[in-house]
Formats: sequence, C-alpha cells, structure tokens
Amino acid sequence: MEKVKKRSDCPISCSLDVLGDKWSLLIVRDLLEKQQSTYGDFLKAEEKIATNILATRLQMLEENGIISKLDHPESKAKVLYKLTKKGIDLLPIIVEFGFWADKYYTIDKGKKAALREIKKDKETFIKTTIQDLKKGLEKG
Amino acid sequence: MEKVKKRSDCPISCSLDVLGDKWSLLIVRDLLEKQQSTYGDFLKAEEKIATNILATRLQMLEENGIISKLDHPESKAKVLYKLTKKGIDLLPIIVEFGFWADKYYTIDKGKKAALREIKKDKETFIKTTIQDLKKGLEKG
DNA sequence: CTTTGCACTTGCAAAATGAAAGTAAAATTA
DNA sequence: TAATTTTACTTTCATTTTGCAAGTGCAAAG
Repeated sequence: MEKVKKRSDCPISCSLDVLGDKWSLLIVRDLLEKQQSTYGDFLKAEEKIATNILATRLQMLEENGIISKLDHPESKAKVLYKLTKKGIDLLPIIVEFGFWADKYYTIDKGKKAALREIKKDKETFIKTTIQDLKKGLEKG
Repeated sequence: MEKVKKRSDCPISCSLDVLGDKWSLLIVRDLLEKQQSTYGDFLKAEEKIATNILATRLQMLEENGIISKLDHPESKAKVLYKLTKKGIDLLPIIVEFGFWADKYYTIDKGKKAALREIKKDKETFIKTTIQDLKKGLEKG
C-alpha cells in the first residue's frame, strides 16, 4: 500500500492521477486480455497509439507499479510487459467499463457474447480471472 | 442505445472516447455523490479544474448524453447539472475505482468507512443507489 | 442603480500530443 | 561473416490541449 502523492483523500482522484488517461487504461485492458505484450503488440493494437506516447505511458505505469518489464524468454531484443498485482486488480473497473459500453454503444458480437457470459456470474469470473493472472505472475 | 462514432467494436475504446479523461470522470463522480451541481460547485471541488476546461468537459459530457443542463429552481442565474440515466449507469465504474484506490493508496477515513459499508453488499448498494438517482430524474 | 454572484469566454504561455523519421542493439538472412 | 531486418525505443517539430488570469454579460441583491 503506497501513500498517495498529490491529492490527499479522494479515492477516485488518486486513481486518476495514474489512470485518468485513455492510453493508460487501454494498455491495462490489453494486458488483462492477453496476459502479456511486447512493445510492438501494443503498437499493433486497434487504437493506434503513437510510439512516443506509448513509451511514456509504459514508463509511467511502471513507475506507478501497475506494470512490470520482463525479459522475453525467446529473445533479448524483445521485452515483455505484464501487469503487477496492483494492475491485475484493475480488472473490475475494466469489466464495468465493458458492461457500460455494451449498454450504450454498439460493440462487436464477440465482445458482446463474452460480456453476456461474464454477467451471468460476474463475481466468480473476476475472482477466478484475478487468481489466474496472479498465478501467472509467480511462474513467468 | 446510440451508435458508437469512431471505434467500431472494442467496449473500452468507445467508453474512453468519452470518459478517458480525468476531469470527465471527476465530474461524473461529483454528480453521483451530490446528485446535482452548479458550475460553481464543480469549480470549488478539491481537484481544482480550470474554468475553461470545466466548460468544455461539461459541454462534451452533455453532447454525449451523460449529463444534462437544467434550470435552477431558485435562480435564473444558476444552472443545474445532473446525470442522465446513461451517466447514472457509470456508478459501478466509479465504485470499483474507489475500491481499487482504497486498496493501493491512502484515502481519508470517511471515504474508507463508506467504501467498507458499500463492500458489505455492493450489488444492493449499486442497485438501490441507481434506482434512487433515476427516481430523482423524473421529479427534478 | 450600483454592486455582487454566477456561468461562462477569451487570450496567451507552457505543456502534451501525434506523425514521421532516426537510432542502437539483437536476430535473421544471404 | 556481412548485410538486412526486427525490435524497442528516442528525437524532432508542427499542432493541439491545458492551465492560469482576466474579462464579459446577465441576474439578483442591496
């Protein structure tokens, strides 16, 4: 449990010092879905983040203990990014974002179906997914 | 259910076109907590948003159907901002932000206690709060 | 009828963004 | 082994956004 830097008390304020940015949240979402990504994977993502912005966001998320940089097992030229426990615990927020978007916007069928499944037993899904992701941390 | 504008499918992307900004989320949070606010109320908030930024964010949130501008019952000089149903449905996201911040940052005792209460029966809290807020819409 | 309060708008310097090109090390290919 | 490609960034620079301060215009209060 770190101490908050700037703002003293309001929960959402201190979260948003780190996460109040589209790109940060998209990086987190990608990592929740894929467990790990390389720099190039992020660049290839649908949302087309600029490379300099990606670099600063990755650095910022790492400094704030949300992601960590690891050696790629297959190549020294590659870097693996993974969520830390703190980052994994953002899953409920991302899930709720998904439900909300599903209700008010048009999203693709695959995502819609996935969300419908999750909705059937949200708490269990979140619990087991977080567990799995945190297990993945110990090994890799 | 509106159609998404820019991005076609990914749930979080389309949410973040509207919400991927610290100030937008803080405005939503304020309105969830206080039901309604004037322009001045937002300015007085702890986070110290600049007045021009506040104006553009309010306009943007209104254009996206998340808040609505109403006449103040007591004065023509004042304006009341309230969440729409779409805006009220953001409550789960804000609540999850709160839990996450509570876990990883230092937040004040009052907020901490409130979150602890909510945690005891999160689903009921969210359901009844959303109900209350939506009732408030019909009247006011 | 002047002053105060309220909801903005405007102007401007500073910072952040985004597109494109560049760099350096590692891996692959010739 | 040399040349090329891949990978993860960094740099540059024009454009956009931010943040601060001051201003505007209408409503209400004194």
